[in-house]
Parts: sequence; C-alpha cells; structure tokens
Amino acid sequence: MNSTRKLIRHEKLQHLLHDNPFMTDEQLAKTLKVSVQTIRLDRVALGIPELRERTRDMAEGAQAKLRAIDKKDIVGELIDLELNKVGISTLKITPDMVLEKTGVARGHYMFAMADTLALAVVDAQKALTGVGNVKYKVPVYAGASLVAKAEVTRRRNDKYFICVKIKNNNEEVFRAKFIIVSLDDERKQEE
Amino acid sequence: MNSTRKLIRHEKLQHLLHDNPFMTDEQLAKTLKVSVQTIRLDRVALGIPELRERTRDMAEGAQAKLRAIDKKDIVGELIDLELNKVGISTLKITPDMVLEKTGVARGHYMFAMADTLALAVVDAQKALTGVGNVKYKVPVYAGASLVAKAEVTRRRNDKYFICVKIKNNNEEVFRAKFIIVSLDDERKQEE
DNA sequence: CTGCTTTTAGTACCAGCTCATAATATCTGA
DNA sequence: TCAGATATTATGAGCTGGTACTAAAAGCAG
Repeated sequence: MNSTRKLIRHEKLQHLLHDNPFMTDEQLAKTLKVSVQTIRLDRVALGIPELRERTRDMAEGAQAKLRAIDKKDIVGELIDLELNKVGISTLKITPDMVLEKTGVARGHYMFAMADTLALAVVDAQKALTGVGNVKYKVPVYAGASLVAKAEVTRRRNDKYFICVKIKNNNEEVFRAKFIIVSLDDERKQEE
Repeated sequence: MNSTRKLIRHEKLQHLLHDNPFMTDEQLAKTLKVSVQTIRLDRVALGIPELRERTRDMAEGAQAKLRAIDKKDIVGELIDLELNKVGISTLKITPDMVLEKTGVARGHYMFAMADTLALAVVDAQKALTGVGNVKYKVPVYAGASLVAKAEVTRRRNDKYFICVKIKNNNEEVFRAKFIIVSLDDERKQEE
C-alpha cells in the first residue's frame, strides 16, 4: 500500500501541530522527511490552515477565552433581581468545571454562583460575605444548567441573611445560607 | 508645534491597537489619515511590532495564560500533605481576584482554596464535598499571601470531617468546616 | 507495459511587512 | 524671509510563508 505511509504521515502531522502549532510547512517537511509540497497537500487534505491563520485563530480564540474568564467574574448570569428581596441567576456547567477524576462539577463553582448572587441582591455599594453554610445535595455533571435563587430572609441593620438554592432541572442540588455584611458608611438604612 | 500632531497620533495609534490589535498598517493609515510609511515610523518609534508578530505574541501569551488558568484549577499551591491527616497550601491574591467596588478578595477564592485542599487531604480516588460551613473573619486585599491548613478532625466510614483555616500573616482570615464524602467503591477502609 | 495514485518540482502571485534612500512638506528660529 | 531642522510621503528592493496552478517524476498494482 502506498497510501498507508500517507495516512501515517497525516497522523504524525496532526500530532506535530498539536504539540507545536507554530511550525512552518518547511519545518514540518524537514521533520517528516518529505517535500514542502507534500505537506501543503496534506494540510489541504486535512483542512489545516496555514501557520498565519492558525496563529491568528489562536490569538482571537484566546482573547475570547480570556474575556469569558473575565465574565466568569460574575459567576452565572443574572436574570432577575429585586434588590433586598430575591435574585435569580443561571450558570451552565462546562466540561472544564468538573473534576477529572469524577466528572463532577467542582464545588466552588456552585459556591461562587451562590455567593455572587447573594452579594448582588444586597443593595449596598460595598458588601462582604460574613459566614456561609453550604450543603451539596446532589452531584452536578457537565452540561447541567443551574438556576440559583437567592432570598433575603432577614435583615438586621447592616447584616443580611440570605438563603440561596440551586436547582438543576427542578432538582435541588445545592443550598446555602449566607450572612452578608453591608459596609455602606451610612446611606440607606430605610426601605 | 509640528510634533504635537505626531504625539496625538501616537496616542491614537496605541489606542486603536489596544482596541483592535489585528489592524494592518494600511488600515491604520486610512483611519489616521496619514501615509502607510508614517504609520511604520510611528510603530518603530513606539516599539510596536508588526501585525504578524503581535498576533503571534498574543497566541503564545494566551496559551501561557490558559495554562496558568488550568493550574488555577488547583486553587493554591500544595506545599505539604499528610493523607487523611493534614494539608497545607498557599495562594497569592492577585488584583484580578478582588471586587472592584471594595478591593476585597472575592469570597469564593478562599472557599475554593479551602475546598480544594480539603479534597486533597482525603485519600480517596473520588470524593465530594457534602456540606460546608464557612466564616470570613477579616477582609483580604490584593497582594495577600494566604496559607491554608486543613486538618481531618474526625472520620466515620466514608465521611471525613475537615477543618480548614486560612491565615494571612499569621492572622486568621477565614475558617471552614467541611464534610467530605468519599465515593471509593470499596478500597481502603483501613489505615 | 499501462494506468493509477502519490510525491516532488517549478512558476506566478499575494499580504504584510523591513530596510534603505530620497524627495517633499511643514514649521521654527534667527 | 530664508536656511535648516523636523516630519511626512514616496519608491523600490527583498523577505517570509504561504496559495494556486501546471507539470513532471516516482511507485505500485493489475
């Protein structure tokens, strides 16, 4: 078979580019001991774009990812908010949020989601989580669409008592109670 | 002044490239209404590399950053570990971990640090956080070097009771208690 | 040997530059 | 007002890392 060599080379090519996407056709040709033209044909056959395009794609994709991580700062998407009363947010569990060993979502994503939402419902310029009390009821796996609901259950001066429940498909998977301390110097003590 | 225009253009140039680093000299020349050569001279003067180099730098840098974020998966650096007994980890609070409004570190970093460490000390292939109980004692600001210490306080079958204390400069800033459930099918029930 | 795929070679062309050299344009101080 | 400095534009050669196309050579199978 003549084409087995080709197939092997294609695999090697993909491997090489996976390890180091910054290789030129010339370098690839040298390491695979074929001509540059063969590499070009292989790239076309495999749908691999040229070095510059690969580089650009990475740069753009990376920017997007970094922005996504910035957005992760919100930890979830706020979809409803009644200040000092209730708040609702959603969060999609992606494969990179799970523990490798178990495939279960890392606990602190739920915690962060709940914490962030709890802080959001508190109508204060500056607020800090004081204490938290969390319970993981059901393991969550990648792909889950979580919905968190936070309710202010009590308020005493600068302290807010907040209960957050996270559901996946109407099944409660997580529950937390927070005491959040408002650091507003004076400001609204009424309402 | 002849050079004020130049200075203004330099600023605009940097701004433009900050917003969109993928602009060619030609595009820049058109938007700034000067010749391509002027743009080149400006770039040289400002030490701004050409489009391709910028793209490549971004792609490489982004890879590094993404890897760093992967590492963040550990949330802290494990520096000592006695399985089923104690574990110690460190975490440096960087400016991107703080709330804009207050400059205080977001609570879930400490939570994640504690949770991760708690999971690490449990000598099980698969383990899950069951319940947690956290208390934020002192606000933490950027630059803080946190040290977390986790101790297994009790163990009942597949349940581990773990206490985690986080200190900043010997001052306890955070404390948490976890109950972690081991999911090991059978395996070590001794030790 | 013939026909097929595979590989290599060569040419023309492109974007997006660098580098060097020169010509204008613009301003500035005496 | 005019020489001299500074800024801008123009021009051309050369580079990298390709694409697109054509054609020749090599390898192998029936």
